[in-house]
Amino acid sequence: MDTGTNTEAAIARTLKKNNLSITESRKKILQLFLEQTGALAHGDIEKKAGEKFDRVTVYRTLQTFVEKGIIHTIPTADNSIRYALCKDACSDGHHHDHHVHFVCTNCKKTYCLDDVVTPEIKLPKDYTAEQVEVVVEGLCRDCR
Amino acid sequence: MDTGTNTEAAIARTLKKNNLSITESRKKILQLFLEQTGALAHGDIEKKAGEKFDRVTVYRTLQTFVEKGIIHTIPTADNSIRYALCKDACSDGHHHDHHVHFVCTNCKKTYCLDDVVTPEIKLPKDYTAEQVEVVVEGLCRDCR
DNA sequence: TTTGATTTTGCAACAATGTTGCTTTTTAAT
DNA sequence: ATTAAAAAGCAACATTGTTGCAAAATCAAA
Repeated sequence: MDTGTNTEAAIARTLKKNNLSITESRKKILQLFLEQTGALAHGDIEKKAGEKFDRVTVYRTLQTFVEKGIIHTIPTADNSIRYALCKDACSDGHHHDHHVHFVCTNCKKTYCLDDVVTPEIKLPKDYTAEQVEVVVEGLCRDCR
Repeated sequence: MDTGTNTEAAIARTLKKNNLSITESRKKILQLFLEQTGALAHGDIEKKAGEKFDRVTVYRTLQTFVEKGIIHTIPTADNSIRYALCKDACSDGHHHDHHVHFVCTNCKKTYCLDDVVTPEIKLPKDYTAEQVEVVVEGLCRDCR
């Protein structure tokens, strides 16, 4: 049994499912996410895959993946967008990532806590909530 | 009674309280925040005050204000840090902005909901929470 | 399997954003 | 008024993100 082949098959399936043609850069970048526990910033991806692909390609691939609901963005206080894989429930343009994100203040890794659901927030009368983003900062498993 | 003078006095007091010398750029930028309901992105500040000050001065002033706890940053999903005034409880380096932030999906304004406290989040055992950031997206007062 | 339309990539040029070192100016205390 | 310390301005640079277009890869058809 060849794990490499299986992963590659899963990647191809994901791309097909989203009506995306199967290209080297998409395969490579999607694989980076699958190999990864935490989330990835654009810079990380550029470093890891960047020798092989143009910067522009990385930007466009990430954009495409977000649009298709394959990955989602995670807001952070510093100026670096982070991306993480979506669960299957996500689809074109509409994300259902109602989970909490965790950023380690020590190692700076970002995690999706898929089992921790974002709470209801009581807003002042005049505001309507569409989506709630929760980012918790602290120490992760490995850092304490 | 001259409101302008009073505001200016309040600004000077804030700067003094934080051991900052009173300069034109600091006064101007602090005034922008006081005049403002919502939060300001760096770009906004540069546009509003930028004709008078160097870009670098704006960067350094914002950085100083954050360090002193006069303003705090607000995480967003797009790549633009936003800044808003801190309540008095904030001090050097340590912020106590345990309130929810609101971003209007229509007008893109960002608000501090000072009265809405961030909830407790139950994390998996292995994680330690230090700070919880909540950003709610939706429609603000003016946009619905 | 080859062909051909369509999509994606890479390149180049550019725009915007953020950073650093150094000189001049401003501030505030004497 | 003098002066040491702090901040602003300037220039140059680094990083990050965007756009248009030509070349290459993908995929569906014959």
